[in-house]
Amino acid sequence: MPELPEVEVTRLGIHPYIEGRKVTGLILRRDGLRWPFPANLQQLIVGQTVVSTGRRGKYLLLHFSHGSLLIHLGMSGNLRIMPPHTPAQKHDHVDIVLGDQMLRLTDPRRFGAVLWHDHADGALEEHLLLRKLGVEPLSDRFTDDLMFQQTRQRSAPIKQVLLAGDVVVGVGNIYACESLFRAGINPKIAADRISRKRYQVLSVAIRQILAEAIKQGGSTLKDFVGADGKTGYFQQSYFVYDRAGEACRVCQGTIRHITQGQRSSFYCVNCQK
DNA sequence: ATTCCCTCCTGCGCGC
DNA sequence: TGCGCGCAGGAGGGAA
Repeated sequence: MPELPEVEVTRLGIHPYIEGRKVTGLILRRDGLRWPFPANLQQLIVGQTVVSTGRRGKYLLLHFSHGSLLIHLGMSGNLRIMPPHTPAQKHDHVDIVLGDQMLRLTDPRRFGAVLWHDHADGALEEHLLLRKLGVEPLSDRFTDDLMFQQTRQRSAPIKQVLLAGDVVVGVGNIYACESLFRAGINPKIAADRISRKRYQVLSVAIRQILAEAIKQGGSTLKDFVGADGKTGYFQQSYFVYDRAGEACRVCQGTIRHITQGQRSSFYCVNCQK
């Protein structure tokens, strides 16, 4: 599932139910997901108050006074608010109870993660998994100038540079394809052969696509739902993703599918040069 | 340094 | 209707 829009939709959905509330219980139904859960998670968060929520790239953050819980939804995860004691289904792995509300992590493929960063270990942004991340695409630091500077002597295809996440975070396969389409850029073009002017167009496209996707509740292909259990509907707005062989919604040409770095790319040969 | 390739895991859609 | 296969939103890590 989740790229930046889905994570942000999740954060916006859970935020009103958990901010300022005390964790009263924690249920772990397995030892971990991608990595083992923090060994002493009970002691770390039960009895503590969620000061605020945040997001860094595709990591969702629950800030406490003494540290932060990092939650990654992997490919198939979701977080929902529901009444405590709601019977657990097959892939419900973690429940964080906050009084009369409960935050439940569901993740069929178990590529997700729950990690702890203690304030005693230094700044959160220096966490091993966060420190190499690029800029936030919806922040003021994300500019055409930054994209241009960060792609000098970078001969990899622009699509793969977007996915790598070290220039800009949160743009996964779907939104990389859609952004490149909107910018009129062929995904195979080497990043260091794209002009500053085209990076201007691309940076605007990325911002617009992500913002629109958030507004529409994200994309639901199979399993993504927001905190309220509702599906997103940005997938109805796709111009190229998963539309191989179909007609381009702009020029009526045929959408092409290629593989780049073991990932599917979709683009229009006419519209994207 | 990059870049490729593999890996974690379940579920679904497709072709036979 | 059933079964096997390939593929899927992410991304760390090891090898080359």
